[in-house]
Amino acid sequence: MSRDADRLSIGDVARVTGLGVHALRFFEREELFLRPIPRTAGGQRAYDRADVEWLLLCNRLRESGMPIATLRRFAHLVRSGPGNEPERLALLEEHERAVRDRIADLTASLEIIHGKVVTYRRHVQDGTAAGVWSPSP
Amino acid sequence: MSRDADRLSIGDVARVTGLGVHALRFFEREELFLRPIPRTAGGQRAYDRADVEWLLLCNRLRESGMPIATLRRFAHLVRSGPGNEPERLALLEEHERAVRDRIADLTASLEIIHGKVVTYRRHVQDGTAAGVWSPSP
DNA sequence: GTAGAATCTAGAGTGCAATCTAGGTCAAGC
DNA sequence: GCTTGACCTAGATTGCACTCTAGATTCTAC
Repeated sequence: MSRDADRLSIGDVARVTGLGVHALRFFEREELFLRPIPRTAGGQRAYDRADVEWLLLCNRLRESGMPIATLRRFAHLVRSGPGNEPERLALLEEHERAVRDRIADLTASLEIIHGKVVTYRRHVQDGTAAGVWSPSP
Repeated sequence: MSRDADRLSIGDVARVTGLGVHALRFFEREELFLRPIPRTAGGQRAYDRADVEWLLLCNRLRESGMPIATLRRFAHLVRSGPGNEPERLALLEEHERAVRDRIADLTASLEIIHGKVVTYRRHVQDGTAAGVWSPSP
């Protein structure tokens, strides 16, 4: 498509968001958009820049572990217009907390794993092998 | 069980690893242990401390995103005894890289999310509402 | 105007990682 | 001895998030 700079086909949107046409249709069924996506005369989806911006935010939220159900709740809040900002804020704060917790967990695991790597590295370089993996906490 | 300090029932192991008896049987089917878990006369699993230590490491690897298939490869390497330390090292180094990448991604997303939170917080406090969610990248 | 690519819908299938079910057996305390 | 709870196997089911299929329609480029 891309005849009109602000009328993007599903393929265009897939390309710029990295989401895949199947995923985009799925997102629509799941009510994750901020509006009903309008259609061309022939029935094909016509997205605009704002849809893409929203999808990019969705990508961030999804990649950082927000479940579809929560994203849908957020989309519904935004869709229903001004007045529920405290709820949106609470939802985002909750997610921010979850992401921070996840990073902390990963960092803790990373230390353990890095410790194992260091040990193996030393033993591989030494040609020493026995007991390397012995599971010491 | 816990009659013998080093002969733990599946329930005991579930309690100390947080893994659930179903998951422990599943792990065994998936060959994630370092040995065939021995059985009592009556056919019940008898774990020992080393199994638990291994499971705790498995938990760290799983929680940090290692797929079951990779964990199985690692378990197989460890099972097959000394001699393949370079392979184990490579596997762990690869995983360490993956975890660092994941942390970096999460940190990047966190910044976006935190930005949204700050914006919403300001607007909620101001009583300002319009345009808050406007998806600006 | 026509070929070939892209899109449409509804619904089925996939992959991962458990988690649960049914129909039993085993073990610990009274 | 008997009850009660823990445990056994094999296999079915779940939940999440896509991902693909089939068969029809639309759009773009020549």
